[in-house]
Formats: sequence, C-alpha cells, structure tokens
Amino acid sequence: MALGPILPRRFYARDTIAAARALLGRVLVKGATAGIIVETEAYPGGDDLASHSSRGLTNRTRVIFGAPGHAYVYFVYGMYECFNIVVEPEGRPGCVLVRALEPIAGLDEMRRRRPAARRMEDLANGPGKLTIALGITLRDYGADLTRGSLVVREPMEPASFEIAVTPRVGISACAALPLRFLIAGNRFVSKI
DNA sequence: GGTAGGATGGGCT
DNA sequence: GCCCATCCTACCC
Repeated sequence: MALGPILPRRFYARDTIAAARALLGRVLVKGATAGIIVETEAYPGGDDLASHSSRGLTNRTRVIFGAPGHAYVYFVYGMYECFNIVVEPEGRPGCVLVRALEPIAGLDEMRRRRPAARRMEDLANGPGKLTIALGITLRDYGADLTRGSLVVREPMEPASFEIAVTPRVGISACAALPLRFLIAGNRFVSKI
C-alpha cells in the first residue's frame, strides 16, 4: 500500500468546520490497518453544547484545548471508544469526530477484530466500529497524529467528490446544526 | 426490509 | 443519579 505524506500540523490549525470537510478523503492509518475517512462531524466547542469542550477544561477534555493534530479518544456507553482529531490553533477548542472509514489496508486484521461484521461495508461504518477495527483505544488519548503508529496521510490518488451535509448523529443539544459531513454516495458511511 | 431494547461504566451535576 | 457523539440481537413485518 503506497500512500502520500503525513498531514502536517498546520493542516489541523484551522476552523473546525473547514477541518471536518478537509479530512474527508484523507487516510487514517493505525499500524498495518488503514481506511479512507468518509464521514466526519464538527464539534467546535464554545456555544455548541453538544461539544464536550463546551463545559470547559477537565481531565477528559484537556487535549481538546491543546495543540492541533492530536487524538482525542473518549469512552462512551460503557463499551465503546470514539476517535476525534483535535483542530483549531493551540488554546482554542475544537475537534472532529471520525465516524466512518472505507477500509483499504489490513482487512483481515479488521475482520478478526470485528467478527460481527458480515459485510466489508460494516467493518468501520460507525465511530465505535472503526476504533475496534483499527485497534484505537483510550491508550491513544493525546497521541500525536503527525508521527508514530497513528497518523493521517494524503491518499495515493486524490479523488474528487461531492460533500453531503446533515445534522450530527446521536446528540440532543444543538441537534439541528448541519455539522455532519459525508462523501456523497459512498457505501461505507454509517447512514445516509 | 425495519426497529425496540439491553449491555455496560465513566463523567459530571 | 442521570446522561450519554453506540452497537448488536431478537423479533416483526
């Protein structure tokens, strides 16, 4: 598998919505497994009460207030971990939830980790599923995504695509905001 | 094809 | 004590 360069830190030092859109089509890599990011959600912080960072700096949310290009991983529903990418310039909160991947490398390893997935489309088409498929855990909290075993890279062949926009999934606060972004027509998104 | 309900535990009020 | 940025199974068209 040949991929382009690792995204530099400056890629992430921008507005949360712009980052959520720009991450579509880029490739999330963990060890020997990798997938194209096909679905994201923006969590800008501030007035957005759905953002964990909107209630201020706590032990859980501290990485969101730090330097961009790091991993914010949190535990939810007693069972699952969700993977976010810290964005915005350092000191300003903002993160992007990665909700679905199109698997492109390490498929056998993903299938072993996700025996419940009957089809390839189900390996990583949800935020809890993709962390299991790639082996991302709370130990990756704060990981630097510009170096090491968990990184984001440019794709080998950048594709052009339309971006579909919808409200975010599974939240109650600010539920109507159009902050979910998908590669239009992609089969690997969590839902239309 | 669709959905209701349960699993399961950390974070925060 | 309540609330979750979820997923899977069972069950029902």
